[in-house]
Amino acid sequence: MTTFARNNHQINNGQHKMNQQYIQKLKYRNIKPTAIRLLILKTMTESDNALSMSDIESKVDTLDKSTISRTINLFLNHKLVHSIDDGSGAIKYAVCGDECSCAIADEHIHFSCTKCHKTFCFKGLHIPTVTLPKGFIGQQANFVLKGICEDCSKKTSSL
Amino acid sequence: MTTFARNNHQINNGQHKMNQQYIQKLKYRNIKPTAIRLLILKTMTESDNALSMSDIESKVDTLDKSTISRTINLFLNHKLVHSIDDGSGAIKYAVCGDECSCAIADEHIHFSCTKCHKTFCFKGLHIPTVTLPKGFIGQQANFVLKGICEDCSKKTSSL
DNA sequence: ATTCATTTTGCAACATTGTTGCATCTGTTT
DNA sequence: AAACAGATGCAACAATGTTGCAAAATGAAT
Repeated sequence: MTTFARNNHQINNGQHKMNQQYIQKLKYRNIKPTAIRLLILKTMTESDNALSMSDIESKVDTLDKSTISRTINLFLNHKLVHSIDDGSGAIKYAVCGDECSCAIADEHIHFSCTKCHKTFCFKGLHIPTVTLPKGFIGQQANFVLKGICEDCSKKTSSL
Repeated sequence: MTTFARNNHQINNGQHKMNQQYIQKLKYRNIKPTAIRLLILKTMTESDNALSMSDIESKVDTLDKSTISRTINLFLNHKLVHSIDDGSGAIKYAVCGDECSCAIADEHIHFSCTKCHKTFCFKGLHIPTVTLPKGFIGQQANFVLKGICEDCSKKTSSL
């Protein structure tokens, strides 16, 4: 028995248990779990780095970019994913932890590699607390370090 | 006696002494001081917040956007200005201090107001030092706090 | 000043990213 | 099945920024 969505975005029984976690994650954020949303969430979860909309478009090339755009925005509004502006011109997105409510206290530092152009979440590294000038009220933070990532520094040093 | 550039980007003698500082600043960064470059540098210097290319286009509406684009990129390459990605979709630019070489140690925190959408340099607030995971090499940083700026928090609290 | 080579600027066309209107499809409820 | 709300795809659009090319400006040499 197989479930089909338009354009054959299928989810078969063999993967059913694996998808269960994604269904739960969507439900937890009050998002109706459609086949396409599961596919996008799965794609993002399985990537070791943050993905732009066009990254997702490449990885799941049956999907229209407008669908991806609307899905990502839905995920953002429901705080299922967070966005990272790494200066590449394309905003990247990564899945939030279950506890995340996207306040500064929840946020972490991101790292953008200038060689491979991948952007990573450093979930262990929280945004440092900053004392703002009087009158300014901080609500969110985008802290992106740029440099050479682990993989690329290995490749460079072995030359 | 008056100097003319195309489209009447004029610099008259009355402003000569004021422009002298901008000419110096351009020369210091090895940029040939043309009338248009002075105009753009002056516009950016006189603004209390960072400007996007289209902000500059509005403020100096005789200039073509391609000229602004090339000028900003020239300024960036010569480290006369730095860029700030505040997530608005348009990158913003602000003039560097004379000592700045745009390394992490020189960089400061930026603040982007979610009400008026202005982005400010907090030149006194340096980027906090972060211990990166092994293998990662930090070279540059973009740390933007978002929230309510001084002016907007006054307006809000008086309601 | 005139000429010449180089650089700068403007225009138009383009690339990229992302969004929106609208029609169609899907799934659910009656 | 009929009707409805919501999800998706297509195409057209908007915004940002870049590039090729020609015209204009600049600076140097005559």
